Amino acid sequence: MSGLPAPTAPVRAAGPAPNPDTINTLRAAVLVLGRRLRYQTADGDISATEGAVLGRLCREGALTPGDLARGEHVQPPSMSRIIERLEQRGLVTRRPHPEDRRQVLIERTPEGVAFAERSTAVRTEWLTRQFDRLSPPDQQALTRAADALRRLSTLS
Amino acid sequence: MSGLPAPTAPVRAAGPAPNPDTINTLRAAVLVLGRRLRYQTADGDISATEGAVLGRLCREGALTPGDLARGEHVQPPSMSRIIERLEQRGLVTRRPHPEDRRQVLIERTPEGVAFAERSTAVRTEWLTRQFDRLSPPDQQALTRAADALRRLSTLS
DNA sequence: TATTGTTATACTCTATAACTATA
DNA sequence: TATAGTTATAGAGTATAACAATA
Repeated sequence: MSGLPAPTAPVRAAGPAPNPDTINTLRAAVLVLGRRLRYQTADGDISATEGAVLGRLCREGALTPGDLARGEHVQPPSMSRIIERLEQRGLVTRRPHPEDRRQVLIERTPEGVAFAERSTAVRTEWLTRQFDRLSPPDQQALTRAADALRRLSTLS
Repeated sequence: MSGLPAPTAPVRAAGPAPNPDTINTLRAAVLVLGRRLRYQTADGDISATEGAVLGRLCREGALTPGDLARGEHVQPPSMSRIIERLEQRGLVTRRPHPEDRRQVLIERTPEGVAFAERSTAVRTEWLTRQFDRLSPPDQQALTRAADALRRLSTLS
């Protein structure tokens, strides 16, 4: 009657099982908030993922397309297009990898640094306003969980 | 040199300003995790947003397209298409609104309930596995922040 | 043969604008 | 005139498959 496979039994390590309600609340909230963050863009701004890549290059220095794809959890062809668009706007440049001629190093330009600062400020503003409207306990809970959420998002 | 407007000064209520690093960590994590959740689908499954709509109909009963669009923070035409696809698969039905003939009530079918249960289980499984790999303090921080994140995602 | 990256292609999600029907 | 919903259209984001270059 439908093509969806039955769920398999999850392989679990020791420890109490996380509450499924917690997991589903997290999932639903991340989906909605992610969509809102992705579509909340100012005129002339780059996309959310482009911004994330540019920000990473500003923080971490030159990286290869493969590094960036793994860091942002997108497929290599997607990263190729992101880099292409950033390059067309003069926000990043490429240079050959010194040791492996298959690879390329992507680097932010000075314009890229300036752009990233303004873009991040604009994007942060909206979320900050939302955050401000939460109760103090909610704000505190989120402040304490931010790094955990980042680690959750980047697990292989 | 670029089309991005300068950020305006945020209008803030009382209280300490949230740490911009916290906000940006949250933003980056939600974007990456949202993308991964959206693209992590099993064969024959519905999309993440379709699943969220179906789940809401299962929890809350019959709702209008407008209610659903506001609840999931998508535009009305987007919700129209989501409903259309769910209807084509026999997971929801429509019936006239008893008091206002402009409106429509969308309702889950029995097949929709069964499908939602399996789909949610499959989607929850992946996130549960990831969650399990976090340290206990990280798990605790996220458990305590889940409802706050939901409220953050649904603020008008 | 394996790895890195790109090109070609296609699909999904979502948005905005314009329209219809009802209030 | 305002509201609820749909249709038409378009664009952005991402994926998979196939290819080229290098290790």
